[in-house]
Amino acid sequence: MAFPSVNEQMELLRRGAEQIIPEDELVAKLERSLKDNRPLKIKLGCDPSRPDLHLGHAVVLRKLRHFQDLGHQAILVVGDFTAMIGDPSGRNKTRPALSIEETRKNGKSYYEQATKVLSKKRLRITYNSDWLGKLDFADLIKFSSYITVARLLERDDFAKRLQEQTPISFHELLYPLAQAYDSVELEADVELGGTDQTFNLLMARDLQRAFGQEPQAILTTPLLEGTGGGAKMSKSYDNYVGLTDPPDQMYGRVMSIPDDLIRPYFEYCTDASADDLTHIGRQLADASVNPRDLKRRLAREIIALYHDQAAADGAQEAFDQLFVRKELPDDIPEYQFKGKESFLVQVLAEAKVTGSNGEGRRLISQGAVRVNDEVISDPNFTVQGGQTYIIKAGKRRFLKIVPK
RNA sequence: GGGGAGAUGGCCGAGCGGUCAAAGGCAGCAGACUGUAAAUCUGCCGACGUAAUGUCUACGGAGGUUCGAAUCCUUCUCUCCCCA
Repeated sequence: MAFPSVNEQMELLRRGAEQIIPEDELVAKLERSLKDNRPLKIKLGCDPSRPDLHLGHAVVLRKLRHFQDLGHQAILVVGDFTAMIGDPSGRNKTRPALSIEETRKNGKSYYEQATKVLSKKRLRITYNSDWLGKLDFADLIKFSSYITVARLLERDDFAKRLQEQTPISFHELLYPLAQAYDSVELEADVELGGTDQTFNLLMARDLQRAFGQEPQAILTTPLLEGTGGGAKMSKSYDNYVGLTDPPDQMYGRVMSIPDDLIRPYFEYCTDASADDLTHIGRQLADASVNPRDLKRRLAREIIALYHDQAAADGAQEAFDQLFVRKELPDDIPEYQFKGKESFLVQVLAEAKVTGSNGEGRRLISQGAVRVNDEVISDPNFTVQGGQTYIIKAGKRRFLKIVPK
């Protein structure tokens, strides 16, 4: 396949990239690849201990996809070796070490999700246990002699943890080395990663040089803020939009982002062109368009990317029904009530609508609970057997109580 | 090897013998408002309980002192700092 010109390539690659280090080396690599008609090897590491991908992961995956589209070879490195050892960082909770079967299983699931973004063409999957598992202690000592401790401690988060006197265990220092060795093994031309990976990516350059290889260029992508704003998107903060989330959920999650995030989300999560982005930026700045409408468009575009256009339209309709017109959703979970009579708060807790009776009581006292469209204020409201009730608790929790 | 400091609710972080289910912040939930599940304001935010000056569970683990302990003592586990 013929590669586009280097300028065209760079234009696409710069979009949504935080940093390219060093840019001239990447250009040189692209030029050489064009001249020799040889695709570059683009490496992206992934952590199989958390197999649920979200929009945050998609930012860098999309960048990898760009390289694929330009004709380069994508290499996904599943970090199963480190996952098998288990990373006990974070003090009290020891992350369980994964078995080889689990890592393979997660790797597979990762692949399935990632190919929602990536093309299956020009995609290679590797598992780093294939080579890291074969190294022995002597090898490790040898590799580590190429890296100085001062160099390792330069890393932001190590420096910070040192400063804050939080623990750093020794093996954490080894991880960058392991990741760097992946690049040596693969002879990567370019490695992608989030900005939090910058240090590891740079480390690989050092190690490649030590092994007599041309160092990889690195391209980092920003960390996408989660739906609440502020913190990065992460499953543990529950502020993420999963790539496999159902359309309705995606729509709602995207609609809940703060206005400030509309523009970045367009930039990092959709195919909006540079012109589109400027236009959107202007609309947001001069208030000529209700930001809500931009957000609606954003949500639809994202859903269309991971599902399809029909799903996007459907999700919007369901959202409007629920939150704009405040009507009941089409499918309300049912709970079969078999007793004679019971406190509503208990039924809600049993049906897992609330986490405890106390929570239900709190909701009622806050006027958040409707029974058959009537706000109730009595925390002792009882449901009778043999009757059907439609319960609305807060804005988005519904329950239909039916007799058994 | 020696000396010192520390471990608190989902997270950060105060408390240092009773009035502590534990300040404050973040996150979460709800109501109002709205342009949406934005922003803002207000309220809630361990469980049980109609409620209570009620019961239970909880301030790293295990014991102990005390009428009473997150707070004092012993010991264990883990972490950090200084010296060697």
